[in-house]
Amino acid sequence: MEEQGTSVGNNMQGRLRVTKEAEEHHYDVSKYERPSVTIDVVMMSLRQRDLQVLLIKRRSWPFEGMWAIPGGFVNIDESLEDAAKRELQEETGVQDVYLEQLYTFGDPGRDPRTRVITVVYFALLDSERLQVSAASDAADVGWFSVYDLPPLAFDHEKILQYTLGRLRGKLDYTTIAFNLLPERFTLRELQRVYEIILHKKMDKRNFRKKILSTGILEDTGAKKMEGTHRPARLYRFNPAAESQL
Amino acid sequence: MEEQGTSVGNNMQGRLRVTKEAEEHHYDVSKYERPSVTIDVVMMSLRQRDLQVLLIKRRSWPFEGMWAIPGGFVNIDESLEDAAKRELQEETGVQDVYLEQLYTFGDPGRDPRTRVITVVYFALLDSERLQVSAASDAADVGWFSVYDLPPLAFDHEKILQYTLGRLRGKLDYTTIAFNLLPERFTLRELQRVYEIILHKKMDKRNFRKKILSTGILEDTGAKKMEGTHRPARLYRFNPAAESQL
DNA sequence: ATAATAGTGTCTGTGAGACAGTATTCT
DNA sequence: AGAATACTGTCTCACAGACACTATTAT
Repeated sequence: MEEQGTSVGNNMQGRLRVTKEAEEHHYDVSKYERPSVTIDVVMMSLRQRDLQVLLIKRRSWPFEGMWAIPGGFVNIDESLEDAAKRELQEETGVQDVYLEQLYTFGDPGRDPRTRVITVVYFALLDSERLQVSAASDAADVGWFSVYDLPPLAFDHEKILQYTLGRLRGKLDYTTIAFNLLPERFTLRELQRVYEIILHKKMDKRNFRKKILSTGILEDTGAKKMEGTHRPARLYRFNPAAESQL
Repeated sequence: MEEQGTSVGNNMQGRLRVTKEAEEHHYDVSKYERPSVTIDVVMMSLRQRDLQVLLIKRRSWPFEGMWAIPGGFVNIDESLEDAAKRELQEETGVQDVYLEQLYTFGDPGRDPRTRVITVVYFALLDSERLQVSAASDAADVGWFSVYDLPPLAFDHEKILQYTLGRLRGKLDYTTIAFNLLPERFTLRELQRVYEIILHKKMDKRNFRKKILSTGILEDTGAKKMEGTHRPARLYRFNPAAESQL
């Protein structure tokens, strides 16, 4: 997908698409000046024990050289979610990840080029799959801590703050956190997800008690041995036991 | 605002709006076929001890004769929220009400005329102010129980279900319910709001205990006398005591 | 007196949070 | 033996939910 902000094409007026039915009914859709619609996808993952977001460095006006949330135009025949999936696929090579519509930002003036309304999605990627996939490690793509962001283009700072708020809000009444972990994980790793996102330490015993009491975890029987200490049990998320923590 | 679906204008191609800056940078925004953007506003209120939504009867193709959520195009220089406020004002004459962006629906094919992406807002109106305002009681505008809806145009049935879900979800961790009541109200009236929205009976003593313990209510000193029974205290919502129930 | 709704208190179970010591592995 | 992290149980307090009777007004 074309990066949002790349200079595009020639000066031909975009043809409006009107269905046969609409023509038959003499329905005309082209009266109004119409805003552009894009989707942006906030992709977050846990990296280096930090909550990080994927950003793209802008190569042209406006906000040249600043970092931005990846996004692009919505194709005329494509659902919003499909557009978001396409963007996700193009940037990370990953499919089938958690994807949720976040909010639609559309203030006039948020983009100096023209009126752009952007439907923002946010995606959670588990670090393991991310490593496998072709990490486009070009100089103009990078992962940044949400707690230490570079200067951002457009209203993208606001969008990221909004995303973080949503993520935190959903953390304790949904199972959203599991999307940041690989299939098998230890309880300590899960706790770390919560601690990083909520940005606070939690009590180990209370955390384990609470999670285990819900029954959403399944003991895989396997253990994770690393380092010079007692190995930890590996659990698996059990979607069948649909509990809301 | 033009009702969504009213046949509009002539066949002139909509002029794109490009800023001076964009022209200077040779930025062209007109390459893509672009979807139309509308806003829809789900307006809900308590009427006759029921949760009702304002709908508009369509007078033309498509879905002629069916009921639809009021909405219209977003003007090129107007924020999404301003467009929603304008729609609200036009339909109910009411201003300064609770208004929240809900979700953006944009599946191709949801509107048979052309690709339409609609940003849906929802508004909560208190019944008292609503009576004062010019209730456009035309035959093609009506209030319907969300629990007994007529056949709806487009994907509006889905949108209303989504709205109801959001309202219910927010009920017990926000103060959203107060927006459906006039400034002064009795505890029983507040309880009725919860009961109607959650569609279940609640225990009077527990409800009062819970609400009063939060401190978000202020006793006005006044009482509401009606009927042949003990009068009820009138309370006021105290936003200062920002509690999340 | 009757009808109608407002208003009030106790008990019990559950879950959240505070809190410290033992277990297992590797070197 | 020491280092490092995994793992476990109890107490207290607050809140949710079940539950029934008295208070006040108008007719």
